[in-house]
Amino acid sequence: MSVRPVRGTVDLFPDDIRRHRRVIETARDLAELYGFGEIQTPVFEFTEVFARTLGDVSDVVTKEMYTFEDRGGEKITLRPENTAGVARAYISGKLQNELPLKYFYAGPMFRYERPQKGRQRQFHQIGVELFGVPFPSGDVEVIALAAQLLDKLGMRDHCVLNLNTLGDIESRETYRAALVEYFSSHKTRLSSDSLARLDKNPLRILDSKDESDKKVVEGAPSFNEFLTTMASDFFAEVLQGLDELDISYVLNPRLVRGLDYYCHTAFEFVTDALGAQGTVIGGGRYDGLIGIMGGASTPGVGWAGGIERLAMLADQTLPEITTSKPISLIPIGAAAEKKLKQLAYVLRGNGQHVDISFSGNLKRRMQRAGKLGARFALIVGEDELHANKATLRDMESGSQEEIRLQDVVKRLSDL
RNA sequence: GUGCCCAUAGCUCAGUUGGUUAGAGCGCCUGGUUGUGGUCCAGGAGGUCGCCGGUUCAAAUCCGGUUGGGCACCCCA
Repeated sequence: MSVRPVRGTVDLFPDDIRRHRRVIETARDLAELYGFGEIQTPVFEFTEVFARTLGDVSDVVTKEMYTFEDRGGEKITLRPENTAGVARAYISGKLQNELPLKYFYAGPMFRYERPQKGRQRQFHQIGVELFGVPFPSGDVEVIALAAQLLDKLGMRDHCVLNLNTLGDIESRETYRAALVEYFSSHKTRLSSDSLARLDKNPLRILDSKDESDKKVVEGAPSFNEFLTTMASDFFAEVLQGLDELDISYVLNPRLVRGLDYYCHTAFEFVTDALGAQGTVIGGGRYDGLIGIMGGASTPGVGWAGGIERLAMLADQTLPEITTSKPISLIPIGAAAEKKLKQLAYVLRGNGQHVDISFSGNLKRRMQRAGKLGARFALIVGEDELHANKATLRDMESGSQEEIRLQDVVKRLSDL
């Protein structure tokens, strides 16, 4: 058998899990304060849940989905993101009379891509979705939550909030048409990547890194000219709401979304500390999504954050993760071992971190205690047992004292 | 899917213009201590140099291929 993990997947050992956990728990706790309750949706859905909502031309659908047929012949896809799944759950649950609804989630996502720094085929995201609030204050609340989370993770100063508006449907359709017309007249100067984007997602050309493209982009029409007053008013209110909370941002007209159902606010918190994958949290408003999926038209706004990326940043911004140090119980002989196993059970029941090794002589067990960073070792051999005593060793100072066995639980609970 | 870089001990890495037995630090094991860890001292185990083929009297070293990994493009978290 092959003993290596599938390309783009990794095993998360306890140290990795601790790194993830502090990101997830910080986010979950803060989300709870904002009234976002946690939701878990399945890691796979019917393929159409993603295919329909993400659009037929998006990269996610055309080349990144893990799709297979199950034994019943159903087309199944491992979720590449969770907004569609949460929206599906909202529709399935017939929750349209419970609005507004606020959800937080954390879990694995799957995209078939070439792995690189901050990018894997199975990765993990946290995210929030707010359904049923068509007002700019919904966008502001969701962005504020993200900003405050980055603050709690000590990385707000390392991230820049990029903001843009995609306008409403009409604004975007007319702008899109204008862009296609403009770029079509400059086809010869466009890169092959951008020629492909001309059909799929012309807005993307605006963000091209190709030098020749950049020159063409300079002459391209600006979105501002195509925004309806309703759309520009909406965006202005979002900006004002952020100003009122002293949440700083930069306007980035090149920030776009590939997916059709996005509208109005698009935002990304970006850092330069993680190489090319700088987006640490990204999101926006998606008023069209739930309607596309067949639910009663319901506005939505939310974001997702990459746990691996956030954890990497947290390594730089938060203090080193510390773990609790155990008390090591060290028996010598079968009778003492039996006694200490019972004692370990009691101490653990009292909430103490207790280690008792499964085998080894005194020296071996002391080595283990040292390696685990035990603060104290409690040694019980034949001598101690007969005298109804235990030897308590302070592992740091090396000093030892004898205490009575019946005092052990009380004594250790004071440590 | 495309491009660039990399692959030597469990880990991090050295290895000279191709030359005899491939090294270091850390880690691991044993002893110095019949019931005392971490420090210290002495000793030890561990490598078909990713894999396949080629050049050569001779390959870890040069060439081709292949697999795996990393980074970047595309796109995104």
